Amino acid sequence: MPNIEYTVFGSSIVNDVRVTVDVVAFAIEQDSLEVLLIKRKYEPFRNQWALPGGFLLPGDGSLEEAAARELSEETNVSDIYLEQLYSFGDRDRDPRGRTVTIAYLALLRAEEVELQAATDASGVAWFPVHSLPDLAFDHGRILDYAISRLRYKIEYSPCVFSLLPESFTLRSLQNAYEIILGKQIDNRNFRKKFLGTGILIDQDELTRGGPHRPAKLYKFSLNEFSRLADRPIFTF
Amino acid sequence: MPNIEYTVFGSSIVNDVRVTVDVVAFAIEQDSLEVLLIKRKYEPFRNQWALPGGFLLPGDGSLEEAAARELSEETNVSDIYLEQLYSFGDRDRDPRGRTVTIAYLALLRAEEVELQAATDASGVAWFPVHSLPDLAFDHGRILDYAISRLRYKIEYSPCVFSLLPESFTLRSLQNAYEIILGKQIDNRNFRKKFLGTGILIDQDELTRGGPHRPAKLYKFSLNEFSRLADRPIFTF
DNA sequence: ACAAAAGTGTTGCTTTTACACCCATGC
DNA sequence: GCATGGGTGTAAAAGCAACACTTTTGT
Repeated sequence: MPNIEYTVFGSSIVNDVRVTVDVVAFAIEQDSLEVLLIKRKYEPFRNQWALPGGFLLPGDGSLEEAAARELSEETNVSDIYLEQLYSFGDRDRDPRGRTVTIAYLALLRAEEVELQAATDASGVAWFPVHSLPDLAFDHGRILDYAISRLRYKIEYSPCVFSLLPESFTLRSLQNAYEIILGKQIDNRNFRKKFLGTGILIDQDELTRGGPHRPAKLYKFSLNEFSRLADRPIFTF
Repeated sequence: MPNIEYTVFGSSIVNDVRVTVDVVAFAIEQDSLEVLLIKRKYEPFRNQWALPGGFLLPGDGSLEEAAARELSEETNVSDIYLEQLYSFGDRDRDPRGRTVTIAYLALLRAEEVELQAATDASGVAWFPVHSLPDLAFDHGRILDYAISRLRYKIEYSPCVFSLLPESFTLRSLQNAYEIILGKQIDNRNFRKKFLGTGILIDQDELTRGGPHRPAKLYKFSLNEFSRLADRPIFTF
């Protein structure tokens, strides 16, 4: 571990701080909210599951770029929803020495993601957030924070559409809300409210296949969303 | 500027990242929202105004502790409202080399603060947010972010009470909202709503002095606040 | 015909908004 | 007595919550 002295403003300061980014990547699969974890190949916490992440590199133009890079090392996705969450820098959070991490929230469409373990990982997998292994470092805390942020954002931002395919049924949209908020929602009120906003565009297309009535498919309109007021509009 | 190579996970990584904390400290004075700035004594941006801040030090147990320390170097205050805002780490934000800063929001009671320039500053002062000098680094952007966060938080958290004296009148509370949100609020609705929540405790005491009817003094009850629902309750 | 999920309206209640005048004090 | 800011109520509108049955399809 490096421990370098250099001079700033005339006083000697020990620079033993490193900066990482970690990514909490969520997707909805079947009936649960899932998070992407990697199995660590190296110490510390070798063989434990952890959030994907790594050091900020000179090539990263921004923190967000670093987070996108880390995520793309474990998946085939790019151009995804990515939002800075919070920074964690407690003195003892990394046994190797002082490490500040900037945590990001990523939202993926499950069906578009292919996993591929990066060089520092012996595995990558989705885990349902309600049945998780012990995580390395303070990643458990970071994940808890991410979940509460997601619950919060879903009520006043259109982030949920980043978890769904481009075309979706009203029921799958409602499922996403129910999974994330962890509660049942009245379907009549849900539909009324969403259809009332005008941000769903009817695709004039139906699902087929089930032994039941087909469902209409909708698309999200960012355009219509942006003309809504900025107060919570998706509270149920 | 140091530029150190060391080995992590078998690959050589250039560690030229430094970590700072910057603090956007607000207070309400007369009829404006004011922010605390320091005048830089050293390059870069010598003699320009900037947010108070500085390097994360080994003695700082946490990022928040570092922010509190930086703020206490310019003021006499401690034990204040302090909340992490956002981290900024674009490659070129500091001409000396890569520097990630974790920005904090602080809320102070104007009348309790005494200013004292720290060693790295040739001046400290309050500036109304609507009449600011050019700021060093990307501090203008950080400040904008802080203002929008404050506007946002004031609607569903009791943070406004950190800007007011312990005892305050309903009018001074309303002023705080009007200053921060930048709009007039109907005073009957404002009072009804706030008194209805039960989080204001009547002190059975009146202001005196003005050539007008005296006003009742109230105190904030954290206890009552915590039993309210978690939806926005201070929207006007 | 039946199982399974899609789709649909109404009512009471709560919350929000809009709006104008009287009250207590110092000078 | 007048100037100054403190303090009060009501009605219309909008939004929210609770509630159960019909429709369409595949088998």
